Amino acid sequence: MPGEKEITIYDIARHLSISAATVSRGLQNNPAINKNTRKKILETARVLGYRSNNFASSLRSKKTHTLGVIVPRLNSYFVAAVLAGMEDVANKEGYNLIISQSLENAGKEVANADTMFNNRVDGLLVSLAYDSENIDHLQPFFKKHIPVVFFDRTYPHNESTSIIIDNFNAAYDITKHLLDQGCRRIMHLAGNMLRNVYSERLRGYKEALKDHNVSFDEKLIYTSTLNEESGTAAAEHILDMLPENRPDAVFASNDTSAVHCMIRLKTAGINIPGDIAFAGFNNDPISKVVEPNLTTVNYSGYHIGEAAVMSLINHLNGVSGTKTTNTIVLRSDLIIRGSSLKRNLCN
Amino acid sequence: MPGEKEITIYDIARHLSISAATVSRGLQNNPAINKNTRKKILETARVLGYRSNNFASSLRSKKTHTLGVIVPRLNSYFVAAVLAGMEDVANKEGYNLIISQSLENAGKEVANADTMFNNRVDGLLVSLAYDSENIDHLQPFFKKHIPVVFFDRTYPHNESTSIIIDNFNAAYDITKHLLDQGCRRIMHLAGNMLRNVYSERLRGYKEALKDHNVSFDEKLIYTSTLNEESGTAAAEHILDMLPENRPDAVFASNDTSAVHCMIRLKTAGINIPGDIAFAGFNNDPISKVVEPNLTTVNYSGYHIGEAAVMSLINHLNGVSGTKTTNTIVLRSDLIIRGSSLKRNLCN
DNA sequence: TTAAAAAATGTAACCGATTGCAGTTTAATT
DNA sequence: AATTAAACTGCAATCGGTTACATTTTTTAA
Repeated sequence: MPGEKEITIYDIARHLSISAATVSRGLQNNPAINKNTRKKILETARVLGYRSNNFASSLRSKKTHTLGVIVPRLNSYFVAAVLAGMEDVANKEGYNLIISQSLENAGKEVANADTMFNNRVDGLLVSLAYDSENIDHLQPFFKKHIPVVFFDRTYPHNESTSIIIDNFNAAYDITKHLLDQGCRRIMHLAGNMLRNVYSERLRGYKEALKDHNVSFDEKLIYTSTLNEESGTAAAEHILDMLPENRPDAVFASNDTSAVHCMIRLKTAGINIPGDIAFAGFNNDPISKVVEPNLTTVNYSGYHIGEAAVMSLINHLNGVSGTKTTNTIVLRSDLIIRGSSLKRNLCN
Repeated sequence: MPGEKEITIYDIARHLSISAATVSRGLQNNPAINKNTRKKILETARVLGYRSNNFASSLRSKKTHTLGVIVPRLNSYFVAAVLAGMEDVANKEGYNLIISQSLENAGKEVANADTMFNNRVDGLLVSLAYDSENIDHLQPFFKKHIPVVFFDRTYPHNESTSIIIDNFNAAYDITKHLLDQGCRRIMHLAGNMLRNVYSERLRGYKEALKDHNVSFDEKLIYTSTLNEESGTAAAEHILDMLPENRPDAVFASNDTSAVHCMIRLKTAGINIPGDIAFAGFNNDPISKVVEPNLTTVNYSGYHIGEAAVMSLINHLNGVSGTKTTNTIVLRSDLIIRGSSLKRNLCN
């Protein structure tokens, strides 16, 4: 009934008439072991079907070779790409990933962090929930010097590395693009200012306006959670405005809200980009489905994931320099599509 | 420099002048322990900040309280919902999840299964990759009697439970709906017949045709991987047909291919649903973005995830009846939207 | 009051790998 | 050939819970 017994290093040791200590060292590529002995150990391990017992190993070495990942949600192309990048690097380096989603909820994020802590992950990778006010829930990690890497949605912290894109410049560029199209009343669909990604995008937007001598109008900022409903609500808000007060462009902090705002406005007979030009952020698949296609900012989740895990593992291995690296900024590109082209409609 | 020392059951034992065995039993709610003693143990554990060491526990008890999950990909609303459901139940029952994506690649799925096996998960939850030909890679689990639950993309196996929806009937209904709209040449965008979900959908499609005396035409089956490119390619295929041979409806096995097929056809000036009606499967967010909105089949990933983990844990706990339960079928609904309404365009 | 049964707690051997330190071989040096 | 250094290998304690079995305490029954 029970499967065959598990093979341990003791079995290998017995087979070769050597000590378990030597087997253990041989398996970890310890340089103290004779090349020939190691070869025999590996061969015997293979033949016997040995597989290492992580628990025994973790118990003794106090290293779990497991990294925790907390993401706002999984159902996003960006996040899935990040995780793919993380998994590739982690696998290559012999680490495992425990993934959990906060569902954009600060409370759940706290619970997730607890779980990760109790599972004694060697390091933590976090992209903060929409409304997390602080990182008190990460204190246990900091106290025990368990490294934490933030990606995309970061939080200022001296001892942690952040992997981000230049949200300020990306927003600046996309706003500039709208200005170049002749737009002067650009509404911005903003997110929670607690999140760097949203505050930076707002900052880039403002700066671009300033540099083009367009005065900033508080009334053109619409703050929300940036989900489908918020996008629709933003559209209703626009429709409630007097026609002469309406924006001639909308720059949304993500594609979801942009797309659903567009859809509602189109239903109301508003022409896009004729009446109102649109731009989003993220290059989600829906941006290529909505009509007209949405101008947006593209950036590689895969590379962010790779960079995050690489940085974390380097830190764990004590690679010099990683303790001082505080921020890694990756590239992003403006993708111009029909939703923002007022000038060259032929494009 | 190092964080405070970890509290162990021995510390608790010392504090209360009792044995570690009693503490261990008290923490696991062992009925042999006096209620009062247990209360003291729990209180002391709380005060001292004790956290159980999973490794010591797993090493000795040979249970990891970890479930492995292999999904085709994470960037799907359906999968994310499944995982949310799984996480909720797992957390509630004191289990952890290790999640990995096969990226629809059989080879990666094998590697993922290996990792799960080496991590000694207590049970495995699998939704097969697009092109996995068999489940040889799960043999190690079967041999060791580690329970495996398939969800959505299943594989016939005596000792495993499957959580699915009734793909046959859902496809039957959606095809019937198209027939009711007056369509007679319904093209089907099919997936790999190795996957139950796709073969069942094809079967439902065929059965509906038969019941309505519409002869089946092999030429109206277009098999692909059902991704964006495949959808576009399917559209090209249709455009290459003589106008009189073209279908008057398309039923795609997923929304992604349906949407991108629609988009390409629209570009070519084909009217939807006027010239060609459309239906998809999954109720992905894009189905509500494309114009006209896509008729599709909705089903709850969350409930599938819940049911899958519940079934697995019941099995692990040896709850009677679970060993004989082989299949759990959950509800799905047809969602009718503009893409298929030839008759009542006013709706 | 005492024997027997039930309840509660303790003892100690595990689980399987890791590692500081000591011991043994082998190679290099004089 | 003797001495010393370098290269290997082994011993045994350790990580922190778990659990079969033994022992003690309490309760119940006679």
